[in-house]
Amino acid sequence: MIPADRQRQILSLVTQDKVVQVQDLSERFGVSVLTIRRDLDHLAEQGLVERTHGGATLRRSLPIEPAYAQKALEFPQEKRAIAEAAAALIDDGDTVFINSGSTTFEVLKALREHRITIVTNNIDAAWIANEEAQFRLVFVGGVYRTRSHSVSGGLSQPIIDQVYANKAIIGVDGFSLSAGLTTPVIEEAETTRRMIDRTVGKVIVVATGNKIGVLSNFSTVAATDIDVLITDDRGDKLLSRDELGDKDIELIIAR
Amino acid sequence: MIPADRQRQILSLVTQDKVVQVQDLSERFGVSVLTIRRDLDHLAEQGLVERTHGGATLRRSLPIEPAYAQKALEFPQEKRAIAEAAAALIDDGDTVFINSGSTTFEVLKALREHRITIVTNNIDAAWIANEEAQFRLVFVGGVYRTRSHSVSGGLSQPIIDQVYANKAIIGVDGFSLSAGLTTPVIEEAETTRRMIDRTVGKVIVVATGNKIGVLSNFSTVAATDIDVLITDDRGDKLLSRDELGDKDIELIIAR
DNA sequence: ATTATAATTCAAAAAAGTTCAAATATTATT
DNA sequence: AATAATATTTGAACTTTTTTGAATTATAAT
Repeated sequence: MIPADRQRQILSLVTQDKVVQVQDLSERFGVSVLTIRRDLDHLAEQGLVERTHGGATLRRSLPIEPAYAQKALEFPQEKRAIAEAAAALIDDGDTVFINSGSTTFEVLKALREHRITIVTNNIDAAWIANEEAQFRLVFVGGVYRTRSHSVSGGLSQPIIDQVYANKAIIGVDGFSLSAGLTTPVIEEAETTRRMIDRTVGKVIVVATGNKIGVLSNFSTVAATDIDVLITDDRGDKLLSRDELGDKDIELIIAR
Repeated sequence: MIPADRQRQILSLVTQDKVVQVQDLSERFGVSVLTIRRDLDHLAEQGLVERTHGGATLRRSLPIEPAYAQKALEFPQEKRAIAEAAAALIDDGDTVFINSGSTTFEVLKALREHRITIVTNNIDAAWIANEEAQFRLVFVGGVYRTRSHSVSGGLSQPIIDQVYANKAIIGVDGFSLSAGLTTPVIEEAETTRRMIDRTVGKVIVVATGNKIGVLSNFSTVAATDIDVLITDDRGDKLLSRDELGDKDIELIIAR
């Protein structure tokens, strides 16, 4: 039996019985208690169970198991670094628009301890708030899209229009100096555009290198409408400093 | 038995019997009174029980909201049955308002296969939608509250006001024929009231027996404003059929 | 005042963390 | 395809932490 399968079975035992014991599992699976402990630690890291002495329990805070931890595993280090760089630009007391996407999800994690107000369409932000984050969280409403774990569309505008934000942190599917910001879903583009419209301070775009120079289907805003671009080494190579200067975009390379 | 499991069982005994005694528990679990004391202290630290001489009691109903996690685990069978009964009242094509709470969360689960539009402030609905539910999900926006995993407040009204729903499924913290529906948070009350206002068809209240006859802090709507009440056997005993008839409320007992 | 309960300190037992080495699987290279 | 290099998984030996119950003293209830 491979570890992943054993852990999967352990998880299903936990959800079924609410509690499991290390000794028990060790006998049941015919492996040492040490292995079981490591399995439980592994599950606990992902937030799927809660470690206790002698075993583990179902996590009390989560009525159903989150699949969000497993996904969005592309370029994790780069995203983390970009997120940290973005968080460093945010001051306590700010009101910040944040749109959807796995990079902005990392930004939300990085903002956990900031005493700010976050206005977002990224529903996964609720997970972070549930774990004792310091920020105040406001969701814009709208139609929920499973693909992006976000809400968007015309319904969200009345709420966005009630807010003026100091800053906006925007994740994109494509960023190019000529075509600007682009996304594959028109509703997402509308919502993001509205957020940028209502931002009086800096508009910060976060994008891993694989998004740079890419053109998606729907245009959000032009490159001239943004103030800061945070990317990684790979993105750095694809950008012309001169052109960035022309468009008055500050470039930050996160490492 | 591991400590975590023993404490979990003690907690469920407390919620069931309202009071537990150290001696009692010591015998029942076959551990010393000292261990039981420590368990109770541990639970008291987390605010889950109240320590007394010789034992512990259920925490008095304070004006603050009970922790979400604790409520989610109470009366699971009853909630499931009530949720199934509520789902049976919903037809394909309906647009349904659903508010927050652990009972309505069960309703959302039960509606997984329905081809309907759900408008809700219950953010946990996203996790159900993520697992290939058939319904279309619309979130009203607003300030996110960790305690209830929901959004509420004035920001949500512009979105609710764009919707007319056929039905509303409403969870409550207190339901009494004289005082109507009550909740411990004023913003929740506002959002729920607005949902009921914008419902042209049946307003369905789902409430486990422990909510019947209970008065919370803020009034949502009067009992006359609702059409159907779904509860369990325990709730049944607390309700007068005559009074329900007077107020034109249909009663459904879920088993 | 008397009795039961609680707090405190301490020692034994169980469990968890740590470090290391062997076994196995995965990936890269020839 | 075969081999080497690397990473992962597993269990053993040992140390540290947590849990538990006994003995003793303090506190609360009737």
